[in-house]
Amino acid sequence: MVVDQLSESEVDRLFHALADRTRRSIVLRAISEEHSVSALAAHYAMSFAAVQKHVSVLEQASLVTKEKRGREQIVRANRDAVRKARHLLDEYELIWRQRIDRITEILAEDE
Amino acid sequence: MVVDQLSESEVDRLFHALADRTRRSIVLRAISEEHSVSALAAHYAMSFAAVQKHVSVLEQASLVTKEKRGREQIVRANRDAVRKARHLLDEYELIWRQRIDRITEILAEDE
DNA sequence: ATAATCTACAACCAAATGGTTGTAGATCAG
DNA sequence: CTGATCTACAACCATTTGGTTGTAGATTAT
Repeated sequence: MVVDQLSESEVDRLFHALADRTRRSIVLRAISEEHSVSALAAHYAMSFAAVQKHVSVLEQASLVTKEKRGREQIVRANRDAVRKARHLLDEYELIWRQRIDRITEILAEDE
Repeated sequence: MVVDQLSESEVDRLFHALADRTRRSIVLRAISEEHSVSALAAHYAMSFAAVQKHVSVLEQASLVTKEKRGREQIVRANRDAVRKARHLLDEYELIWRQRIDRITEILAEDE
């Protein structure tokens, strides 16, 4: 599985984008359905510009895409980015299993 | 599955901790085997104090635990925290599937 | 044509982040 | 005992972050 191939900086951006509750909330909304930026902004107790910045952070992390439609900018979540983040965490689990295997092996040799 | 139950702040800390390549690297090392803080620090081109801070961030995110052994502080990765992070991302996938299902349903009604 | 809506973007600000150096307390080795 | 090692923690600094307000350009509705 030659998936991923994310640079360290991209991973930085990806997790950093997810490390804010407003942004996670935006991603969830964008997963469920399309929204314009101002439609999203309506849900939060902060300025439109602040939400705009959050969307921009998500966009640079590839978690979201924007597409102009008339005067609106439609925000869509990018399923692949979330998958990649998940896959990264899967690798951690893998390392763990390798460690367990290694230890098990050593214990077996002691028999 | 009544897993998770992480507060938003805990999720913030978790992803924020993962959003730094040095910290991710530390976690990977700690998964593979136990290290003292200074043993970890030896691998990075930054001061001991800087690494100490990174470990502290990881600790507050529950990604790592420290245990005093003599004059050393042994760092161990916490498998459960990584699992929780993964599980969070799984939920995003779930929302996506729900959306697909919803759309499929609507399309079926149109038949 | 005018007004309302949606967006972009700059300038600003306080707080957090990621690094540094320096000092001091425990613990271990010779 | 003395010196080396490991850690804790404070103080400091530059940059980034997450928010604000304000201005201006497009697009849409009346």
